[in-house]
Amino acid sequence: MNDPDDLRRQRVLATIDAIPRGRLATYGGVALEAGLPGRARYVARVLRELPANHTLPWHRVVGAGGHLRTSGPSATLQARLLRAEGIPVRAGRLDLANHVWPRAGE
DNA sequence: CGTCTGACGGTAA
DNA sequence: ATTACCGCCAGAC
Repeated sequence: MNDPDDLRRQRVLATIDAIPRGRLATYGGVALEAGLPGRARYVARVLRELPANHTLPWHRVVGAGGHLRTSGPSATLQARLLRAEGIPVRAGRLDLANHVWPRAGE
């Protein structure tokens, strides 16, 4: 298990795992941090296929512009988890500008 | 190998 | 604000 695919995936997972509590990251941002510029969709795919027993802060990953891209029960859960971290959620929208990660200097 | 899909992102109307 | 479309690319078939 050391294919380029697995490594690429590991980097995405590691990046998401590094998102600080109370902060947000976009799919595209995670992809960029993982060294995969322009692969936002790949990040989404990785999250979608996570096993049920993962411990990653998946809820901190949102769409560009601060939109929740999840739907159904996941969206409800995500909103709840985010609010629990002090990030207000209104109508599936978030104040991305004030919580986005990473940012200059960090 | 050809097509379709999508937890994206951006632009146009 | 909402809808439609396009570019992108890894999987599923």
